[in-house]
Amino acid sequence: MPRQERADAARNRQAVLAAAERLLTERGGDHVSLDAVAAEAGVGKGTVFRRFGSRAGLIKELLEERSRTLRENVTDGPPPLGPGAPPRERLLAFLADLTTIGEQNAALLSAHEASCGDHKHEDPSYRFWAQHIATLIAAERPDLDADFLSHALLATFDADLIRHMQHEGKSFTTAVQALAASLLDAR
Amino acid sequence: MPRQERADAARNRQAVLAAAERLLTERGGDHVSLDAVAAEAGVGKGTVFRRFGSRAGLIKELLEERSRTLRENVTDGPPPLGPGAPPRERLLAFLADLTTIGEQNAALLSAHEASCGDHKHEDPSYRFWAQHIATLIAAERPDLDADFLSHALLATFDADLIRHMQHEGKSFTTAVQALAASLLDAR
Amino acid sequence: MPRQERADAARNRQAVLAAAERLLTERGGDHVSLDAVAAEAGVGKGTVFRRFGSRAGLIKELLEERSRTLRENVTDGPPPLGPGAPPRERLLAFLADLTTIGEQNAALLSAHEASCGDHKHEDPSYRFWAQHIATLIAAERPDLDADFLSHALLATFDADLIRHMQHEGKSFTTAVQALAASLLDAR
Amino acid sequence: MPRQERADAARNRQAVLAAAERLLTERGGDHVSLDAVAAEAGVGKGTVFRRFGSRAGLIKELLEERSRTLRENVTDGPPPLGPGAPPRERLLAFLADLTTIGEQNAALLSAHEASCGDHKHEDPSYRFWAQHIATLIAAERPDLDADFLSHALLATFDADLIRHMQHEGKSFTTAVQALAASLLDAR
DNA sequence: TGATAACCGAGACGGTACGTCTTGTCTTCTC
DNA sequence: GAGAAGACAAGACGTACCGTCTCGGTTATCA
Repeated sequence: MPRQERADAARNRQAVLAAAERLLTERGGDHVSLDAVAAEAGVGKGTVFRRFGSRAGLIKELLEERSRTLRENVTDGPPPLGPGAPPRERLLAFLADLTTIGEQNAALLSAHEASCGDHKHEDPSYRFWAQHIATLIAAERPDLDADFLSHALLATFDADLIRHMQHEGKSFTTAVQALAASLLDAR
Repeated sequence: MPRQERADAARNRQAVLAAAERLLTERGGDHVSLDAVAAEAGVGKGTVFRRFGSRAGLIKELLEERSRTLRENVTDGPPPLGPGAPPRERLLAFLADLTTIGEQNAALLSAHEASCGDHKHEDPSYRFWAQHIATLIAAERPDLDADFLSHALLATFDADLIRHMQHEGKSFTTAVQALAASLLDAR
Repeated sequence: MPRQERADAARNRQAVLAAAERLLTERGGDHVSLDAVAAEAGVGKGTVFRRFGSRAGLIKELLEERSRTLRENVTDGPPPLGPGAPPRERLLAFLADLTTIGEQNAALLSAHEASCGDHKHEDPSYRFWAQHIATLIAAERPDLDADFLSHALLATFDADLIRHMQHEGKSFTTAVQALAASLLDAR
Repeated sequence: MPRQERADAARNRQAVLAAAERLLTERGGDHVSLDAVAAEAGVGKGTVFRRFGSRAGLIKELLEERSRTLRENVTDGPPPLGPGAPPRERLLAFLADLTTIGEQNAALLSAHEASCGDHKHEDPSYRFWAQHIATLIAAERPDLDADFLSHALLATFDADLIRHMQHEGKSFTTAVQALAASLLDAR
């Protein structure tokens, strides 16, 4: 039986995540060293690396924390997010939530892009979202390339683009919904 | 009178660009230091920075070299790329060419993403493409959010996604064309 | 009354000593962290530190374990090691035994040097050996600087030197004996 | 032709060496990080590592700087250090100078021992001294184990021992000379 | 052709961050 | 409640890279 996480370990884990988010938000996706995160969290640098392995691991975990609820709702929750609703409604509801998360965490997204380099597709979290979207698209429109479109939709979750929309006073959520609706409704 | 580029300077410029491309292609978008580029080109590191200013500048120039012809054709060339053709045809023709460039230069794209960080929108080259796409979409479908859609379309030019498509044996060009067509034809 | 060592504590103590020796021998005096020792012994790291205080303490204890018999023989044993024999014979007999221990524990010696840093002289074990040698030299040759010579003799107990001799197929024991004899017999 | 050392490089080299010695002397052989050396010298950490490779490299170079003059005198200088004098005189003169260097640089010696670990014998500088001593001993006393004795003599160059002698108000130089003389004169 | 000014190669430099490692302490969990 | 397990703080180490800068030596233009 894998011994459960110790109390202090859990506390530190939270402290590091909170510190990382604080700094990333304040100083922008880049310009935040892990030394600084460790110092801000009041833990040693070794602790950060032991727990998260690398910069990428830390940021990935931050994003997963943000989206864990959505992920659970998508798997087990009630419609329209969870199973049961028609694919079209599920997809739009899902995108509404995911874009909201994106809008609220642009800095994290930006850091994630920078740290992942060229390995987005190997990230289990990314794979889950893409798979979910593709499945829903395929269910609604078997004639489309659901796989490509799922990646294309996720590609719009770009920190730059989100900030651009916010700067223009437009809703990223609305825009993505309209895009998805267009695709599903295309002749 | 701004003295024109010296012969050896031009030679070096080409050598650096060629070396950079060679290494980026061989070793993947990342994992290529400018030291290595300079060495491969047989020039001093200072020369690289004097000419291109920074890693981002070098890669940007590589991409612009690749797309210069397309850019000229879009501005001054004959239809359907250039002015004169209906917006729908111009857009599809343009995307066909741009995706082809993307497919042939995935490594460069990937390096570009990594080096630009969060400043994509300030890149004149990017702005030109986005502006061009937005104008054409707006001309064809004034009811859509042409600005957002132009960025969404360009967001699909992702090295990861392109490689994923190639790996699956699917045509990135075709997929993007279908996506664009869907948008323009949406009810 | 100091409660006597518990059975499991004694078992752990032995396990740690055995593990430390195994690793030191395998991987060389350095390159062995106390984490590794603890893991090899199948105990927690805290246990190592509680028992031995520090890296230096652990290694010191290992060496003392190796030389305990010699120490007892020197103090209470029969001649020529113990009291009773002429100083010259006692010294040569003592060096014969000590060099043999050194030859068989070069890895430990090397670790000891590294961990003691600049505090060799404060180590009670070292002081005992040095004192013993100095006393014997002084008894035999009051005209010499017994104090210095005792340290000089012990300085030859260097892991590097021992390995060098073994590599050359020469006997460290013999060499040290010859050196000591030269000193005692010098005109 | 190997391009010669640049002016600023030479300046920095000196600055680093001077800073290292200052700190080592002040704070003792250990307790000096390379970060601190770099800061004290007013150069970047990268500079220290580029030039000296490692902690050991830096300290080795410091010692070599101290003994370069002696080394040159031994090779090319006038008797009694250089060639020409009888081996006995050469050895004693050499040891007189080397012990003096040792006495004046105990802190460096101590740092050297700590950083070299178990690789003393691979250090070209050490090999040179040992070879020189062994050659002289062999010339004077072919019946002795010159190789072992050279290492034994060098083993007395121990920071601890030197400090012990100084503390006792005894001359390390004199003691080593007496030891060497004993060996050469032994019956 | 010779001078001279721009240019170049080579690479050292400051600086920053990363990820690894180690020691000795300290907290938690377990028996 | 004692003792084991192992997470923790602290921070040095060595590596990698970037972008700047310096230094002579070359090149190419001008006199």
